[in-house]
Amino acid sequence: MFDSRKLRESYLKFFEQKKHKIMPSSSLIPKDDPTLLFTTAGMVQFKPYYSGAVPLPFTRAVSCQKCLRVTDLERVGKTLRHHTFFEMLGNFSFGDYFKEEAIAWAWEFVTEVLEINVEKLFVSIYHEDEESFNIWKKKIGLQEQKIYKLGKKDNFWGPAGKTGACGPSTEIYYDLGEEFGCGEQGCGPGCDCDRFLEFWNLVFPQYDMQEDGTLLPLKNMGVDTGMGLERTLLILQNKKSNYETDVFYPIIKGLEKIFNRPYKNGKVPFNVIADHTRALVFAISDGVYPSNFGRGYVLRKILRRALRFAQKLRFEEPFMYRLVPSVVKIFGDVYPEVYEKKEFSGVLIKSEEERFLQTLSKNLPYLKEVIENSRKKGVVDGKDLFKLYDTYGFPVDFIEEYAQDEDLKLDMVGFKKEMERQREVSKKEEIFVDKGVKWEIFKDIKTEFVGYDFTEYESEITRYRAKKDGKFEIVLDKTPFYANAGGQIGDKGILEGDDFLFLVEDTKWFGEDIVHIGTLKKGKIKNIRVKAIVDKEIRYACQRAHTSTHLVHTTLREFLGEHVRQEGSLVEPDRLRFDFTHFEKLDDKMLRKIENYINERIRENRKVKWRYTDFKNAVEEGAIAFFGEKYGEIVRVVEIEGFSKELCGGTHCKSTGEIGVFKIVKEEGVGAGMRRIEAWTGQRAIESIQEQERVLKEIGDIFQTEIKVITSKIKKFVEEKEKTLKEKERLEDLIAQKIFENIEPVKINEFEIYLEDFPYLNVNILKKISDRIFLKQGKNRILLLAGEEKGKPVFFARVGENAINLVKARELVKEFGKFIGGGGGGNDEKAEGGGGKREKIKEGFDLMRKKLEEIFK
RNA sequence: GGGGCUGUAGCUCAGCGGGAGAGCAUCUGGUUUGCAACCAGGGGGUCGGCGGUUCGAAUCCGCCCAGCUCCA
Repeated sequence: MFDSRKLRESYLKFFEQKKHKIMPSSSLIPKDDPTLLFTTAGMVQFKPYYSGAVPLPFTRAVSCQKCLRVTDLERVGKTLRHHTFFEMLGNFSFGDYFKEEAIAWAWEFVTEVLEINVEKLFVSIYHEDEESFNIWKKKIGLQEQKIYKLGKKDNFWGPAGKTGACGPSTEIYYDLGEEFGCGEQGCGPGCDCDRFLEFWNLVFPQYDMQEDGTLLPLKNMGVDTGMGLERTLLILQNKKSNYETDVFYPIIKGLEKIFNRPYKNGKVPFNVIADHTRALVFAISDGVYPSNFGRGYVLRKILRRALRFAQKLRFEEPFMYRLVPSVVKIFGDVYPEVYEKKEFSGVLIKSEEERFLQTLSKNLPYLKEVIENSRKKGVVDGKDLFKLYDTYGFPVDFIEEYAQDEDLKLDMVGFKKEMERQREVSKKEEIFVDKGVKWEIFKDIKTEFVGYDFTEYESEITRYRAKKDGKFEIVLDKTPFYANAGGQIGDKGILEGDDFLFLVEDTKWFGEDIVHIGTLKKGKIKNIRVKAIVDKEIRYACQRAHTSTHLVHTTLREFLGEHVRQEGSLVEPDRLRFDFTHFEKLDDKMLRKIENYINERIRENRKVKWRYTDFKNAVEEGAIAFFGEKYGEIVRVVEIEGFSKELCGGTHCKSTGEIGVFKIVKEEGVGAGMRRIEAWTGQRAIESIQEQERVLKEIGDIFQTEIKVITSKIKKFVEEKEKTLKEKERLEDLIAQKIFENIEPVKINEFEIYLEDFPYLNVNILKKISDRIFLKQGKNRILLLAGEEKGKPVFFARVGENAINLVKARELVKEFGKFIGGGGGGNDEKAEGGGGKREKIKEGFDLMRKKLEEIFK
């Protein structure tokens, strides 16, 4: 019987015999294509071979490609054939063989190698593709009624991404039998139901789609096929769904144990979780980590969807990480990265699971509140719904199920409106681009960058334009100025000529040209020769920082592990920021270790060399290349002798000794699974050390002690301060007690009125006094005490419960405050205030006394 | 990069213009010694940071930092 290993092997071998080069699966992260989030098909790694963008290393290839798609996420698990992660077997022709061979070989492999029953096979073609029709009918000898002509949607393939190769296709189906069908009339290949399983798609790229949608003839017409590994296994292993084949079942088995529940009593959650676990493990193995944006965000969505299905089974603790070993068992030998990253995958998935469950349980009260408030209307308002989703992270279908239990409906129209609004707001904030006016072109030639060897160069101005802000952009035929790229900021400097001076403030790439942006100081911009002079101090400072990032990268990988990858960097004069993948905080000890290690490499004064080579060679030598970075055929390798090799276009020191000093100043998290180190080099590093020394010395001066013993001195100082505060508290209590014992009220009928000024007491003591006065027999008492705080009068009033109907504390304070020129407020029982003039207090008290006598008479 | 929510004792949080609180944990004393033991008492806080408004800010406003979340 065919298991997954045997199927992969026979496929690759079959086409190897037909002169195909076996290519290993490329990463799930497309290397050269920013328009693609993930590798979604087998042809992704071969895209440039069709357009003719690069010379062809071979004209036939075969591969088993891992793929990730999220376009049909909501269907995954509910059908027997949709997946996020799947494997695609494919054979490819780049300007070599075409439809005839492709169809014949496919048929040969299906019927003779796999020995699938011809009776059950059907095919479809693009309705205008007569060529394929004739091949199927005449060459293969297939009955005409088994060849279905379908439209653009089914049998014409657009490019992966927005541009590139596309063309008609022909597909091979397997009839699983009536029990899988929808039973409707007209059910056949191409129907949405499960009966006719499309398992092999032969695409014939003939056209090259341009950005505006027009179709040009493709330079290398060819063949791009994709045989779904999971679907083919279903047929070969005679199973009811993909999930029961050997690339899924061990995971399902593992889940049965974890949930303590058989698969057959409700398969959907099992399917969803098994599928999503595979996707997570593979994506993590290729360097994608759950986060708030881009690929990481997709991963987060996938994981949460899986957890939601687990919650339907009332399972509410992290468990997916326990399935990692099953995935490794299925794929570990075929995909070594899955085996190598197995611990890391487990740790990452677990922490992401914990994070989500925590968010859910923490925000559940908000959800309950909204549900409660919606009960009257019977509908959860779109705005509320959006808030739950947007702010508290509840997936909409999670809310839906919750609402269903309460017989509530969701206002999806309102929700979508809110969503649209958020999208618009986000888009509006996109960077404003100064398009400037038209270019004045003297000579239409590309810029040559000579800055790796020179910092000064005789050049010619080839074009320029004025910007709206009065600045200019100038392009030279050759320039030593480094343009902002790879995190390193653009050079500054001057362009100098006869009666001409231009101050270069920034240098940027504009397409394939390097533009010098800055201010014209002298002369007019014409087609003249100028001397381009880079500000060497700034350049060298940048180089110190840039060479340091290479030291950091390799050092982190040595100390923390191979999972560390650079995710971005910023290189400024003597300052660098380095983002990398790692799942926990680096403690101070580790940071010091890294710092020391790098400074050792600096003192060794290792040579920094660079050279050009082709991409393949560089990678084989072990040079570090970044994911998702666009590399041409020819790449530049920067090597720190005996220490690191990295693909890099930046400018560097000649040897590490130039860096001088390397000092880490900050380490922080920038998202799940990502951290950032900020470090300073050269003079700036020294200044940071001097600055710290200066601060320490200043502290030493304040505490009048040596720096060596400063911590114990400060500790003692803090202790003493606390002791003093407690002593103060105790004394205030005592003062309050003494005053309480001596204070005498004015009696009016049964009421007792306390009016007293203590110009040396703060409001806290006034309150303590009042507490004692009101502790017993306070019902008939009214109090207004004044004190002083921060040079301003303060006062506090309190009214006993028997008097509260006649006079309110708040009114007392307001009136008194107003009289002395301050303010105040509070409630009926207690109130306080402050400000105004001390000398008016006595008069104020007299007024209040009169008022109270009036009231209580 | 933009929007929303959150930041208070070691932990979980309440308070949301006028004296910094509760439960758990911890310490002391007592009572107990069988499944989260009990009783009494104590310690523990620049209420994330910096500004502003106010007589008065944990509380209102602005900026910054951190965590969560959605969008790009």
